[in-house]
Amino acid sequence: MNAERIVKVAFPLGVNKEFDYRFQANLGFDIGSRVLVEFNRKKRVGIAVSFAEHSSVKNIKPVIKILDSSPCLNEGQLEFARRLANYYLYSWGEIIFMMVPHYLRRKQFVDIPPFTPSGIPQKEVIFIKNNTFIRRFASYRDEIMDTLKRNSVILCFPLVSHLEEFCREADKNLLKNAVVFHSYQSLRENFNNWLISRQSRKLILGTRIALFYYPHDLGLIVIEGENSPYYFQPEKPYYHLTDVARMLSDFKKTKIILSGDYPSLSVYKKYKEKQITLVEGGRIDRNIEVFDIKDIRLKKRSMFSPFVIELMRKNLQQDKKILIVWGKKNFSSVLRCEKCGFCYRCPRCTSYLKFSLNKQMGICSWCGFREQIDHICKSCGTGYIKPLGVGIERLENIVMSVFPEMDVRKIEEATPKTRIVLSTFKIINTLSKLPFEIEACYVFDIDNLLSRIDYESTVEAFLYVKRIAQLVKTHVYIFTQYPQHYLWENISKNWKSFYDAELDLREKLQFPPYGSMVKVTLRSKNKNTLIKKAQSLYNRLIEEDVRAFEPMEEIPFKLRDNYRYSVVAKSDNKQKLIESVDKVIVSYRRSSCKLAVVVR
DNA sequence: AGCACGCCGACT
DNA sequence: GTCGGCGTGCTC
Repeated sequence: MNAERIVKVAFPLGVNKEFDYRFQANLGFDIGSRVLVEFNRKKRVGIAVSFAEHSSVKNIKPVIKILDSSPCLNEGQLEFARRLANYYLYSWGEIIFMMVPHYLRRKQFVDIPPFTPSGIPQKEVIFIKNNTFIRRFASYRDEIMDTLKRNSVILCFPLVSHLEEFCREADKNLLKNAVVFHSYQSLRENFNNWLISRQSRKLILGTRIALFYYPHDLGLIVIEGENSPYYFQPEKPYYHLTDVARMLSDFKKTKIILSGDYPSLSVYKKYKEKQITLVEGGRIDRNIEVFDIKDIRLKKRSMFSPFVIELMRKNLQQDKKILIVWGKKNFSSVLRCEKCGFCYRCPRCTSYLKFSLNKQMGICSWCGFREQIDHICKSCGTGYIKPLGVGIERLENIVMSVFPEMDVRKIEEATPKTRIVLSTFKIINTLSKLPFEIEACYVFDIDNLLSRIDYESTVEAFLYVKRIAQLVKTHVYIFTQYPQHYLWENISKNWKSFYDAELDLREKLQFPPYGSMVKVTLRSKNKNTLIKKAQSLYNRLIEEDVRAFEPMEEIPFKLRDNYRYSVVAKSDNKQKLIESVDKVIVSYRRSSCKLAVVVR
């Protein structure tokens, strides 16, 4: 006769709850192992999170099978998952399953080698600041090699392309013990790499997901390009990798190296509070000149005033190249009928269709919807369709007509003969240098960024201009209608003066990194119920004494047939804010409106 | 989360 | 009549 015990099992469910199952006490398995159980009339894979002797539940089902030879997560990892779940208002089970390869959701037994003991790491946070990735890497390479003698290291990159670039360039000695994680690999490859990562002293390379596969003997976390927007996970569960890395470093007491050309504002604040050490490398200053559009009589329609053309001709002398940066993709922003005024719109979103010249189609930049566009209006059947607004494809045509003797091309099509290179903002998303030298850069639409109602937009504009400046040899010319903006006052000074100004402003307005905010977004196909739900959510938050802003329409208001409203809550007590919001949203989780929460 | 059940309005 | 949207409850 064998006594029965109870095991609590977590599933990747939208509800933050564990479920009890019984098992024979002589059945040997540990917390963190996968178990096969019946759940809701189906066999499912869950992960054992704790044991108990008794349960208050009536009809307890038995564990059908233990699926791992040894736990796939240790107690520490389960505890860390719980912290993340509490912080991001997400279910424990969901985070637990994020920390395990997707392959292990299959109902199959797997032989997993047990954990091996590890060295004891030291806790510290440093920020390495230098213009280029090569120089930054050079300053933390030894630290990685040294740590690998005793512990594993995680090195994260913002994009898969950065990771691939690194794997191509890095020396064989370093890559010998490396394991790669990113979301484009196959289930099997991901799982095999995870098995290898469980051996001691590995270098784990990856995008943001790699941190969730952290090994038991983690000794150092390196976040390359720390301020990259790609470290923000733009879907459930919304998280920022730097926040997760800092929580992990607090939890595991591991050293963390943040690295980048500039720190994020929250890192800079921590540096000012002496919580982070700054290691600053050499920097090169380019000449950044800011022109007032009014002074040089530049109108939106005619960027190429005689003044600008003269400036360009000067930079184009002696076979030199110039770069024109333009934020809008495609050919036009709107397709409008000359006769009836009808504009082509996306049927799924509240947006206008942009016209793509090479695809010869109208496309929605939000959902990717495409539509064949005839010359004649589909609404009135008689008027001609006229494209309005200047996208980069149209700009190319305009520049070619201004400089007919020059070779003008978009950056992806540029050749050594190209004299005028055009690019969208994505030009700054590369680790390495451009394949050719650029004399000067012209930035015409920075105002789109500066006039955006978003507390991040000034920092984005700053980084954008500074990164552009890295790419060119001598000059950056900025054309703006806000020349008095505090960004321009500081753009050519030491970077810290801009960061200080920005921090002051954020403190006055109590925006992050001062105070915390939680954004709750509701979405539904039904506009009327959504408005009511959003208003009642706001009212409930106010009742709970949470400082919140009235519901605001998301941009675009309708995305893929779903209308979206969001309510932003602010507080200087993060813990209390999260608790209050959690309390309020419980009753909204199960309703016709879908709910998403961003904690920052 | 996913699924079943039950309620109500609007259509062949 | 009955089809289907959606609110509610439940899963050990």
